Amino acid sequence: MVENESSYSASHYRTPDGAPADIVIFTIVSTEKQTTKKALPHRELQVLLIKRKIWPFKGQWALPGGFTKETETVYECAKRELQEETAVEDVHIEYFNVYSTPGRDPRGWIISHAFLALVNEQRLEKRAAAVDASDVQLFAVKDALKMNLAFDHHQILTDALQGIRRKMLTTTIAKQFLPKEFTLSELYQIIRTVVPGFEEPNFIRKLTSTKSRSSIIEEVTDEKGNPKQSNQYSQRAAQLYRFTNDEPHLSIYS
Amino acid sequence: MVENESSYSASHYRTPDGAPADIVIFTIVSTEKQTTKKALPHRELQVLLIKRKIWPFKGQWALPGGFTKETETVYECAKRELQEETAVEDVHIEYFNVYSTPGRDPRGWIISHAFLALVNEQRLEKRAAAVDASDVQLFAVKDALKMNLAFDHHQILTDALQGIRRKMLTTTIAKQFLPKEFTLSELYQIIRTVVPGFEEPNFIRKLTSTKSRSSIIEEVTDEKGNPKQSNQYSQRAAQLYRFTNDEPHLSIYS
DNA sequence: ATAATAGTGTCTCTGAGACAATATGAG
DNA sequence: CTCATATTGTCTCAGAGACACTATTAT
Repeated sequence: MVENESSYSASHYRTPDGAPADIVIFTIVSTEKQTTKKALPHRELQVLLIKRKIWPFKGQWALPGGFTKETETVYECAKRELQEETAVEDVHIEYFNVYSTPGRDPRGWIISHAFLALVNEQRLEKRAAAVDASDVQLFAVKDALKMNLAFDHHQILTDALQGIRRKMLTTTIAKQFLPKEFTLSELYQIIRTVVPGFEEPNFIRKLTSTKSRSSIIEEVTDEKGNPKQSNQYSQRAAQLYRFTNDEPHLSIYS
Repeated sequence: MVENESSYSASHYRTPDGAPADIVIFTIVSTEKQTTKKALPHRELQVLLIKRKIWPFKGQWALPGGFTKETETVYECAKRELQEETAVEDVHIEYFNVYSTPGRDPRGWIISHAFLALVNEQRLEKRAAAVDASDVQLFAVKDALKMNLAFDHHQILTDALQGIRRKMLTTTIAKQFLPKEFTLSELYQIIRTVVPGFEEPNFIRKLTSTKSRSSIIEEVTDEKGNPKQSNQYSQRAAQLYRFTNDEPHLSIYS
């Protein structure tokens, strides 16, 4: 504690016992349909939890996280913890809320900073081998919400889910769950996986025919300028798209 | 610090020296045009700053704020500080970011939680008499951004301004700056005051003719069901509107 | 009458929405 | 040829946008 001037007295009050970062790591896992070879996979939103090995809440599942050091920002702490848990880097991670209710942590006065991370399934696969699978595990979000999680992590998860649903529809974060090039059916599936109520029967036509909206995605072409397509999921090849660098600006008044 | 179990060792590390809340208090002040009696006033977005009386940054202007106590959440702290500075209650206040860069506060390791509050000009008027005007003062935001503010408050103010501009167009926070019943010209002015680039020549028609959008505002009628109007700003009376309780849900995909 | 704001008429054109129909090509 | 997904055709109707025009009423 620096104390340059005697007039400063904040240090006479009680100070917090820690400022951890907790991270809600979402991923979408695809499971191939067994019925047919070429078909859109079933997708599920999952969240990564760890089983606590020490007091408090020993043996219960919790969000990954850890205490911030005085030499880093809470954001850097979250990135570090994310890397320790999942061994992935360059991942979308963003701050979304603070949790400071007195008594929320039996270890003392601990103000937690909650982040959410979106990790592409393929990038998360390395992790499986790296850690003990019984202590770190992916759960379907709908199952995790029924579990008795440590601390106030149920609330944090609920808030994170609400946040990701809003952002899925108002920003281009869907790109975090997709390969660089994707078909519009894939995009539609991803959105529906995160936002169950989302239904747009004319989804493909809408995104391709609307001039205003088409600024967020563009057709992929090969070197010769021919449209690039994929028949990964269907007999008939589908046009590939990529996200542009544009972020849309929405308005309720225009 | 509670230490129920010897296995717990977080307390052996350095802990933060404080978790204050800083509040960006925005208001819009109207100044009557002198030229004519009935005319829309000139409006300006202003922010409340206080002059620091002690080290550090003594004599510089800063955002109001103060340290969180261990018996309250940071949100409750912000509300308390807001009330101490402005003597207004029941005001729109929301959390928007955390600031934790090491060294941001010369008093030590201090992680600040930034809130923004939107206060209706009329409700802020009581304050003028209550406090020493030389220490607490409203500044035009564009002027405040040019000042040499204490700590990283320039950054916080910049972020708050960006946040309020986004929210002004995507939520109904405009209601915070308006009386319960207002004309559409007033609403248009408020939006333009906060978001300089906003221009919708057909603003009134748009809000009144669009079925989808009209769910956020509704016409005010008197007891007999007749339209209620105001001629405060014009010779011809204008229809009064109020916000409904609906919050719009925007989407880039629909 | 003037001034200042409020609101309407009219036209064009884009695109949303519904839904049927056709395309593709591996198995 | 069948199946599953991709894509187009066609029709209707709402509403965005432009811009000129009319309405209201204190002064």
